[in-house]
Amino acid sequence: MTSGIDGTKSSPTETVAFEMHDHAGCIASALAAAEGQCASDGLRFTPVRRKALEVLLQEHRAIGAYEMLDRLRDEGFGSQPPVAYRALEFLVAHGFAHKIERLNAFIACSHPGAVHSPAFMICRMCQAVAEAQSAPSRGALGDAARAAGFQIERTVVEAEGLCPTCAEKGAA
Amino acid sequence: MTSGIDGTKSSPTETVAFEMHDHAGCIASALAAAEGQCASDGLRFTPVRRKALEVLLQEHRAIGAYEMLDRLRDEGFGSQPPVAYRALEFLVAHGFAHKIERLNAFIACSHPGAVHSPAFMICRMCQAVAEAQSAPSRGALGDAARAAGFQIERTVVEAEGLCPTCAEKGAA
DNA sequence: TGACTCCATGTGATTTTATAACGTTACAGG
DNA sequence: CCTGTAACGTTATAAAATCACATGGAGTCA
Repeated sequence: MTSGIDGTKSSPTETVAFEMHDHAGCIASALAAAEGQCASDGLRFTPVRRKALEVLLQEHRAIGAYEMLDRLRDEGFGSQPPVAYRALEFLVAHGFAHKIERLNAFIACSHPGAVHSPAFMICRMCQAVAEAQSAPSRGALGDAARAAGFQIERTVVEAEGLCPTCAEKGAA
Repeated sequence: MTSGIDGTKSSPTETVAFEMHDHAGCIASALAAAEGQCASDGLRFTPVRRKALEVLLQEHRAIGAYEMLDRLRDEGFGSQPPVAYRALEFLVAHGFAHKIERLNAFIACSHPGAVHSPAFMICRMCQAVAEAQSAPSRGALGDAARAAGFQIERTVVEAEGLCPTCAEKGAA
């Protein structure tokens, strides 16, 4: 992962995409935001959970549960699968992370705090994942749901393809 | 599965949803259509593949690979996982079935033949799955992709919620 | 017909992903 | 302080998916 290391760029509010940004800053602020939200909501932002979120924030790609487990073990936490799954479950349940169903993997939320139904763009070459917004209730799916009388509670929207960088490299 | 057994209802072209329809008819015609398409495309619609599609068509819900394997074994086919996975892979590759990522399961295509990017409505109570159309290139996701320079090749769109029937039963 | 090739099938073994079950510890509230 | 609950850790197991390799049938073509 060769992302920008110096913290020179200022916050790109609409970033979302496959571009560089203030990485150290986004990690720190995301952790702080999570801590704050947990405090207000009476949730326990325990060391494992914090570390798990930190690991996710360090990369802009999806992390499998077992990769997460490795990282957590390295940090001195438990070494069995439930350790990772429980931390990830907490993060997902409270909107700090999302599960990418297509990859059976997890990624930090890019819009923490805000209620949103996320959509993802997954690069099949470099594995980068970018989060965007989806509007499930609008559009074809929403129409179909209304027509059928289906009550949408949650949506999974994932696009697979080529990120700008990989598209340039190989046309294939 | 207590679906309508008599073939009295005529073909509801726009069905898609959580409603009864001519089940025997839709199975027969879907099998015939698949057979035809395979013939034109030089594909081999072998017994396992045919049976797998038949199993999927018999239910309007997603079938896991191992459940499929059980069915195939009962019919005298091989009994190891690759048997099911290969048949399903073939069906998905050629548009006769889709994979529901959220469920790690498979369902027969409701719009065979037509090129389409499917969207699904999954009932969390009764497990029924209905297929609708999505318009990935239009809408918020398409905008985000264009803005980011991301080339969409394939989309996963799955809505989870309550089908009309289950919504009536329990408000929860 | 025989040899060759391609693809599909079948099997055993293994990897990857996820959950069940249970005891122990930390902690907030009365 | 006691108590109930939530979080943690571990063992074990389930569920989902793939690897690797041998067999066998449907074509082709000499």
